[in-house]
Amino acid sequence: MAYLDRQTATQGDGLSESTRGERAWSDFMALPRVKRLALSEHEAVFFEGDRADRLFEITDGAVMLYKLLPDGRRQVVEVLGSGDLLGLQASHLYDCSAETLIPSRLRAIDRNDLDTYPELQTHVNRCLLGQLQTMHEHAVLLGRKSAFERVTSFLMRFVPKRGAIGCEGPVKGSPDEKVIVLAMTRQEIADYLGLTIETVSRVFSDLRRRGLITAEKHDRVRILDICGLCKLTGTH
Amino acid sequence: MAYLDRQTATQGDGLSESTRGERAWSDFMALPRVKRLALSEHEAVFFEGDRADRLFEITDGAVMLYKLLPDGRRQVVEVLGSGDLLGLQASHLYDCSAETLIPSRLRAIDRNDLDTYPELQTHVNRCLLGQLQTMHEHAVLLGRKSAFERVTSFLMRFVPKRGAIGCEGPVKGSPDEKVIVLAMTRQEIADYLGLTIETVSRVFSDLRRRGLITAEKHDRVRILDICGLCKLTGTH
DNA sequence: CGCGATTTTGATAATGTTCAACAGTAGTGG
DNA sequence: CCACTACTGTTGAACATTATCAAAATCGCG
Repeated sequence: MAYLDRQTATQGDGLSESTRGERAWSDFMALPRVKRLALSEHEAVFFEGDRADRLFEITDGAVMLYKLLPDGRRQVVEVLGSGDLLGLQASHLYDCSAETLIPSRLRAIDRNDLDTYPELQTHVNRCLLGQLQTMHEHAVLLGRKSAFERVTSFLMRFVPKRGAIGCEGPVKGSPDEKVIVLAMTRQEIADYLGLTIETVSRVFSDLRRRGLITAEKHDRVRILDICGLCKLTGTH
Repeated sequence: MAYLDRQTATQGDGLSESTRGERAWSDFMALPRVKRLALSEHEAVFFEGDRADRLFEITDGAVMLYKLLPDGRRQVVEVLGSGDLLGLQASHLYDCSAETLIPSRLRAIDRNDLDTYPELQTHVNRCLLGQLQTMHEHAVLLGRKSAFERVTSFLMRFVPKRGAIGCEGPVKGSPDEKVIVLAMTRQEIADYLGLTIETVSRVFSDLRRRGLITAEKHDRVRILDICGLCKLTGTH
């Protein structure tokens, strides 16, 4: 289960840095000491316990945060995408490890710059609130949902504007379909959903047999009946 | 399982308000429009889906945040204590319901006051970061720990300075004991740990049989061997 | 003391895990 | 271009853990 080994994982950090300012929606990008990192897939950004003297904004790509138990069990605690922040800590150490899921571009911000640029706080705050709310939903998934509900909830995350409170079903006449790219291996999905790889695989197979999805590739799934899938999430 | 019913729960809000300023460690308390609430145990503060136009700081007491699934399953997502904030949202609706565990005093702050007092942001930020980190740990508990590990981890939360990274065991010679007050019913503990009430009860009984704890009351537990308990949490 | 609520205990069932074998997929080199 | 290999994913069978259902015990409180 501890398939990720600190020894074998690529040490993150220090690719293609630049310090030039750039106009943007916030002062964020105009900050001094903003390094840019370009990481390929499955590269470490930082490790739990490292000194948290930098935080990161995902310009493009996807990063997972995970924690390991001493015996190797892993829990992926968050999956972050473009615009999200990671590495901001109350203490001076990272509480999670971070690793890219797909090739990603990050901006690294010196932690001290945060305090000197209070106008960033608002942006940081919005990100944290969003992350906290996502964690609340994920706690429900982990604590109270069945394997089926977990996997279907996971799949529904990739369908914007569906499954939310005001969802009124598909547009009439058009097929209720969508192709989604998971960008995660079965092991990563399992570790995110608090399941084993076998259980995840079985649920996928079952959804296929029921005609709710078809597999275009292992990490590319065509949902054939979004509404049908949504009804299995336990949330509605 | 849905033992908490919106109908029967006391509507929170509006007890003993006052607007007088008070000197304190931050400008928080000097804010205008700060209402004070005094709630008894098991009183609702707000409900998921309500308009989130106020946030709260716990002066004294304990509050739980929880979410319900349509079929009545409940997950307690956070347990908050003195100094913690609740009700701050990215959107304009509360994403969780909040209820006191014990008699509590809260300060209600108008949401708009947050933006006008940017110096609060730093304090808010610290709270959010702490809550996010706690949620990460809780995700590991819910996703990867056994019933035994969950309950023992829960008990260890009440023992400050033990079980952390730099814990060096008990002071030599003195007994490795502590009396803790859970302030939660079995049902609340179960809903917090993602278990059933029966499983929680069985683990408690087992810990008693093994001589690791004794029950002083249902929600008062004497831990007889803190180190021994800590080794069962899965974290060390 | 007695009633209602909460907790504990027991027996059984269901869900998900574990272990093992197999299949598909991608990448490598002849 | 195709075999070979390594890796990832799938499937099956037995097992373990936790949930469910039911009943007994204990607690809190008037």
